[in-house]
Amino acid sequence: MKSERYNAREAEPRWQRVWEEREIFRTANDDPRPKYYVLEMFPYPSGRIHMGHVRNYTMGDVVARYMRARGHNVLHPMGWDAFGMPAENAAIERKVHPKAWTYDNIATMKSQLKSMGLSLDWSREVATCDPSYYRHQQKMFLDFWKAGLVERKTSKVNWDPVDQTVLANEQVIDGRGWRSGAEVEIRELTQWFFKITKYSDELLTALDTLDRWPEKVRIMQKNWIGKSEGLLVRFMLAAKNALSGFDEVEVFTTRHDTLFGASFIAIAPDHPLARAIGERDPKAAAFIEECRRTGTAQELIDKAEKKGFDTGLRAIHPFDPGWELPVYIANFILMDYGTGAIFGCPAHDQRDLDFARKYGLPVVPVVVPEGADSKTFAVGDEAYVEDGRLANSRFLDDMTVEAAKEEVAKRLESETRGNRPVAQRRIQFRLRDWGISRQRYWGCPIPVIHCEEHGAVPVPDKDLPVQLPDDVAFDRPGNPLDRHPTWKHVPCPKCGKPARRETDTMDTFVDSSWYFLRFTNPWIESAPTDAKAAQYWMPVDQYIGGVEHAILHLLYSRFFTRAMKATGHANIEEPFAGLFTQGMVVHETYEKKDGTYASPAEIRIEADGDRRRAFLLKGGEEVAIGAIEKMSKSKRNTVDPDDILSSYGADTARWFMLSDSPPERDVIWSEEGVQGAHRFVQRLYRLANDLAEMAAPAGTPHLASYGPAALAVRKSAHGALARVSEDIERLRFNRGVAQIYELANTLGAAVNEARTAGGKAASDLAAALREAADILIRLVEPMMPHLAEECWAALGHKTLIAEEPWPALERELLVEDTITLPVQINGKKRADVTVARDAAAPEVEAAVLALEPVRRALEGRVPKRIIVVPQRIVNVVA
RNA sequence: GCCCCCGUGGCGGAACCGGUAGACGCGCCUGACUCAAAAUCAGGUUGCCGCAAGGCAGUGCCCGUUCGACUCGGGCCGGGGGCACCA
Repeated sequence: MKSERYNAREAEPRWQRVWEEREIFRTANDDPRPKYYVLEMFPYPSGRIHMGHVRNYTMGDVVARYMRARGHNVLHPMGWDAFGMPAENAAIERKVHPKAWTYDNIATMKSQLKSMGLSLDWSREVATCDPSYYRHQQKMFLDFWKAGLVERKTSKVNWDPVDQTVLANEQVIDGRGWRSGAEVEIRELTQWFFKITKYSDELLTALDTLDRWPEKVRIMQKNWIGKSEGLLVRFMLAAKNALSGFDEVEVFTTRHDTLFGASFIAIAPDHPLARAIGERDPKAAAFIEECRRTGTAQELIDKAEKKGFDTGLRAIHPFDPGWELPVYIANFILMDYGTGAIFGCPAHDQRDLDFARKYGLPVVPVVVPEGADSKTFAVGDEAYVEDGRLANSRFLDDMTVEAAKEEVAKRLESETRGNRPVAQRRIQFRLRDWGISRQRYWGCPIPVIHCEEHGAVPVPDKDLPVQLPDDVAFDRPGNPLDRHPTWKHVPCPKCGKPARRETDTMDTFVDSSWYFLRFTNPWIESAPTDAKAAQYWMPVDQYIGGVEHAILHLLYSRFFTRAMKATGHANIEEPFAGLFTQGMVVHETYEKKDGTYASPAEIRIEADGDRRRAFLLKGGEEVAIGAIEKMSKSKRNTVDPDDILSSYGADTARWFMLSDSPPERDVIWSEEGVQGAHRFVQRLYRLANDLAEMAAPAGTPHLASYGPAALAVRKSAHGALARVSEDIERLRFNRGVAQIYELANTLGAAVNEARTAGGKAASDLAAALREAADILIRLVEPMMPHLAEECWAALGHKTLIAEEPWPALERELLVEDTITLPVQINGKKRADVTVARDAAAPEVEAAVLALEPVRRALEGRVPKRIIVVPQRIVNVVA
C-alpha cells in the first residue's frame, strides 16, 4: 500500500507542462473527425479571475475533454473582452494607461486560467482591444452601413454633466450618475445605431428553432422583442380650436375592439402636436417641462401618478362624426412606442382607468365576461382586461373580442379620409435599434470622418484600422479622443478638405457579438472571418455563461450573425445551437458587531452542537453568520481562486464546482465543501495505487468468463460509465460526480475485501478490477485532469489519459437476469420480490401472494386487484 | 402590476416517462487503529413509537385525478429572478 499523499502543487504544473509540450489541445481546422465547438463566455480582464470564472470554465472544460474522448475535433478557445470602462476608470484613479492596465490584467488572468488545467487552444487567443481584432469590426461596421443596417439619428441619452459622458440606464442610480453623483440630464444626441429592428420578426420566430436553449432565456428574449399586432387609427381633429398643420392624430392600438368604449385621446409630451401646443400655450409648455423632469429617475416614473393636460382640442370618433373626444397630453404616453398617441378606453385598461377617474371621464364597459349581464356589469377600481363578449358597441354587440377586432379593422381599412384609409393593420415591436455610440476612449473607434460638405464619410478600406492614439490624458472629464490635439483632424476622403474624425467609440457589446466567429480562424488578416473555417465550426455546439447575458449579449450576437450573413461575412443563421446558463457562486457572510463584514479568510468556524459559530482569527470576537449571497467586494464574502488553487490545487476546486449543486443553480462555496472535495482527491489517489497493486497489469485482455464477485465489479464499472456519459452530455455534472463516488466506493470495498481475504485477488477479479480502475480514472479525467494523469500513470499506463478514447460500453452488463421488484400493498412499499427478468405476470403474482407481509395484510381474503408493471413494481390492492 | 423558476432530512441535493422518497456528498454519532491527536477505515444517521421484529407519519399547505403522486390538474402560502406606464 502506498501511503504518501497526492501533491497537487507539484503534480499539476508538471502535467500542464506535458500537455503544453505535446500541444495536445491545439486544434486543426482540417481534421476529418466530426467537429464540436464548446465555448464559455470570454472574460473581461478586470484583474484577477473570480470563482464564477472557475465554475464557468470548469464546466466547459469537462464538455471539451469529454467530446474529445468521444472522437470529436473539439474547438475550445479563449480570449478577452478587453475594451470597456473599468480600464478608463483605472486610468483616472491610478494614472495607468488603459492599454497597459488591460494587458497586465490579461497576463495575470491568463496564467491563472492556465493553472486551472483547462484544455484550451491558446493559439487562437484574441483580445478585442487589439487593432488586429477591431480593424475587422470597423470593416464590418462600414459593410453594415452600406447594406443599410447602420443609421445615424438623434436619440435621448442619459448625460452626466460632470463626467461629460453618456451613461447607460443601469449606470443611473436615483437620477444621478453612478460615479460623479451629478444629476443626470436627458439630452438629445446624434448617435450611431445598428438597425436590429430590421430583424425583429426573424429574431423572434427563430427562437423556436433554438430547442437547446433554456426556455427561460427564450421567454426573456421574446418579451424583450415584444411583438404586438394592432391597428393604426386616424382620429380627425374637430375644426374648432384647430391648430394649423394638425388636422388629425394617429394612434396605435391592440384593442380596437374597444373603440366604442373610448373616452379620450392621449398624446406623449414630446409628440409633435404637444410641442406645437406648447409653443402657443405657456401652461401646456409648463406641463410638458414637468413631464420631462420626472423623466430621468426610473423610480419616479414607476410611482408617478397619471397626469394629463387638456389641450382643448377635440378628436372625432372614426365611427361617429358627432362623437367628440377630448385630447390630453399625458405623462404616461411614450413617444418612441407606436405613434406616441393612444385612445383611452378606461373600462379595459388600468392606466386609462386611473386617468379617467382623476379627470372625471366616462367609463363605459364594452367587453363583458361571458354570461354576464351587459346592463348591470360595471367597472369599479379595476379595469376588466379579460376576454368576453362585446356590449354597448352598436354593430359589434355580442361578438367575441377576436371577431370585433377583425370587424373594426375591416371597416376602417376600407373607409378613407383624404385619400388614405382611416386605419391600417400594423405589427409593432418593443425592440429598439441598438445605439452603439459611446463618448469614451477605450473602445473600437467608429471609422467615420465628418466633412462639412460631404457629411459622414466612411474611412476608406486602405486606411483601416482607425487606431486609438496612445498619447491621451485622463486628467479632465470627458472623452480624451475629442480633445486630443491632432487625432481627429484629418482630410475628408472625398474632397481632401479639413474634416474631423468621429470621436465616439463602439459599445463593447459589439466586440463580443462576433468573437466566436473570429475564433474559427483568428489568423486571417484579410477579412473578419474565413468562410471555410466558419462554415466548418459554426454554430457553437455548446455555449456556457451567466444568465445575466440572457438578453443583450445573446440578442446582439444573434443580430450580428444575420448582419454578417447579409454582408457576406458568414453564412449562418444562429450562432449558438446549445446554450447553458450556469448559476452563481455564493458564500455566507460574516457580520461584525460594528456592522462591517469580515472576509472568509479572516474567520474560523467552530461547531457548537448542531450549530456553527464564527470567530475572528484576530482577537477572537464572535461574528454573526449572515445570509448566503453572491460573492461581492462590498459584503467581503469573496474567495480568491488563487488561494484555493495554491492550497488545494485546481482539481479540488474543479471537483467542488461540479459536485452537489445542479449547474444551473447557485453553488454555495464553503470551506467544509472544499475539504470534502480534497478528501476525495486523496482517496482516489490511494485507491488508484491500491488497485495498481491488486489488479491485473495494464493491457490484460478480457477473460472469457468471470465469477460472481468479478462480474459485480464489471457491472458497477459499466453502469457508472453509462450514467456518467449521459450526465456529462446533459450537463448534469452533480449527478456524474455522485456516480463516480459510488464506483469509487464499490471498488474501495472490493479492494478491502480482497485484502482481508488474503491480500491477493483471484485472477478473474484482478482482471475485472483492472478494467474497472481504467474506467474509473477515464471518467474522472474531464473533471480532474491532473489527478487522472497521475493515477493513470500509477496504474501502469504509458499514455496520456487526456488522449485516450472514452471506454466502450458493454450494454449486456447493464441487464440483470433476475430482478428485484418492490411490492406495494395499497400503494405503500411493504416487501420485495425477486423474480426472473422476463417472468410473466401470473408467476409474479403467485410469488407476491406467497410473501409473508402480503399474507398478513390480506388476512386470508382475496386481493381486489394486483397490478404488475413489468420490470418496475407490483401493487396489491387489498 | 405582468411573466418565469423554485419549495424534499441538520445542510447541498438524488428520484428516468406517474411506480421502492432521501442516491451521492457535507455535517453529526458510534467503533477500530493510536500514548494521544490528525489522517484513514468500518458502521449508523427523516421523524415518532418499540429492546427488537416491526408499525405509523412524511417531499411548503389544501383539494382533486389514479391501483399508486415529489412527479399530473385546481386553489393558496413562502422564496428567488426577469420586465415594467409598450397602448
